[in-house]
Amino acid sequence: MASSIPLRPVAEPHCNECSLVALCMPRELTDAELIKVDQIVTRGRTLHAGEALFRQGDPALSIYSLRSGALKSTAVSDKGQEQVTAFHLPGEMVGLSASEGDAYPVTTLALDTSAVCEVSFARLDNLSAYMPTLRRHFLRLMSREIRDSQQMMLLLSKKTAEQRMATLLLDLSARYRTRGYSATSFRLSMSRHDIADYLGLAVETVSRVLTRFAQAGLIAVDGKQIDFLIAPGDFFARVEEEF
Amino acid sequence: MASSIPLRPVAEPHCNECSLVALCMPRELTDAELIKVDQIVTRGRTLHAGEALFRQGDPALSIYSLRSGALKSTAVSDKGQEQVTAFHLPGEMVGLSASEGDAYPVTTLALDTSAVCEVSFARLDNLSAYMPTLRRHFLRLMSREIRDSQQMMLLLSKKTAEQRMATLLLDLSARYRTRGYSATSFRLSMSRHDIADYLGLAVETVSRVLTRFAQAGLIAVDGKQIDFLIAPGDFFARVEEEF
DNA sequence: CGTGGCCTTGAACCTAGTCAAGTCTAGTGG
DNA sequence: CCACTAGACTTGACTAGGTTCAAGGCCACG
Repeated sequence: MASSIPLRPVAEPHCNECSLVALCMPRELTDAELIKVDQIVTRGRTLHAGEALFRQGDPALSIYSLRSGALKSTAVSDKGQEQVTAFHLPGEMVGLSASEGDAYPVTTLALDTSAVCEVSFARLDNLSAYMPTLRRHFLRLMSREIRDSQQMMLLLSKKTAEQRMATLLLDLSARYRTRGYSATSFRLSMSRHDIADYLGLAVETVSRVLTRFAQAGLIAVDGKQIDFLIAPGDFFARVEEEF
Repeated sequence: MASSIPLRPVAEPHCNECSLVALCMPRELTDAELIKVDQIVTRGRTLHAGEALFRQGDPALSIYSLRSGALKSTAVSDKGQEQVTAFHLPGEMVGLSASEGDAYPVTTLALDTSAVCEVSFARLDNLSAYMPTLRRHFLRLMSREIRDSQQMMLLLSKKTAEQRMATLLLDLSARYRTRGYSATSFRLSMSRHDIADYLGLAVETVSRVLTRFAQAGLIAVDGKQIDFLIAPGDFFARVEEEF
């Protein structure tokens, strides 16, 4: 199955040697600039599954770039209702929903053993003063995050359970692909419960939808292992016509 | 009714004389800095109700600050489903979900006759290089927008129709208050249809919920006119217990 | 093995959507 | 000034998709 060449993000201590730098930093950075960036990055924090990178309410002093593993961010309402706002894969920046010095508005937990790089807001801000490329990169990341949330709002308010699940599977598929992993065969790092809280469904519904997809011959499901049986490009159309 | 002193945003050509500057720009700016900011702002564009400030797909070269009136931003899915992503009131920045040069991901329309100030991305970026206050201000605005979207995701996936409507009314109430208008008596600038597309409900449901609120004596509804009959602070608790 | 958490499956229920009238309002033109 | 119309809004009856409740299966881990 996993037929492609996975990127190997670990054990490389510096940005200029890290295979994920193309994902987390702007490509336009010169070598000299990248060295400057590298100097404000703290490496090495490792999280075990279930451990928190930060918690809702903690003062936000840093953002993080995920090197390996997987994370989820969740916002909890006053009444204990939980909304998973994002799943994070290697190469993605985490913590952009916080402002420097304010409280993190979400809790971010490790779904697997994970390693992160830490970047202090203050040092990043200083550097961005004379590095326009860097400055614009982060604005771009933030605007993308706004866009993604808006797409999520559309999903939550208008799509059926099947369309939601299909959207998630295709999103993960595409993100694995850009990371050098298989787009058609992967393991979900999150539980059914996490998926439900992300898609705005009940756990039971998530389970049922996956079963229906499998019965329709679209995917094979074995616990957390997902295998596409048709091309991801055809997936959504098939879901639309069969459900 | 409208018992407070409305801010008067119009007819003041420069930022240092604009009563909304406290809302749209950081308070820490010095007079000298504010003059610099003023120089990159283009004033004067006026929109009539229904007119577009920009449309989904247009190249994004500017962001806008609303001076008067009201706007809505909507994202349309491939299948024509419409999600209202935000209502904008005077003093708010519009267009942050776009990255410089990319396409706007939403269409922003005037709900009323509206006036906006335009700020080019490029010039704002230049200025922010040597104005840390300004730079951080915009990062803060964007992170707030991410936070708001996440709250909206929670609303759309977990809250009942009554809770959604209550959240919107209280949100508008608070925003009118900070703008010097009454928090307990105001006119909705958007249609029931807009509200429905914002809250992820059917128009009929919006109508019914408002009727129920009125029957319960929480508010008086007369077309677009809303009057709170109880303190906004007690509103949500009352909604929770009665529905 | 046994236990607890995660997942699946079935059946009943319920909230909000859809469909269908009917009302109200604002704007138009005679 | 009033009649007419189109669109916005409201109300009622019915429907459906997804939740909730309940039970049982499947691992993984001690």
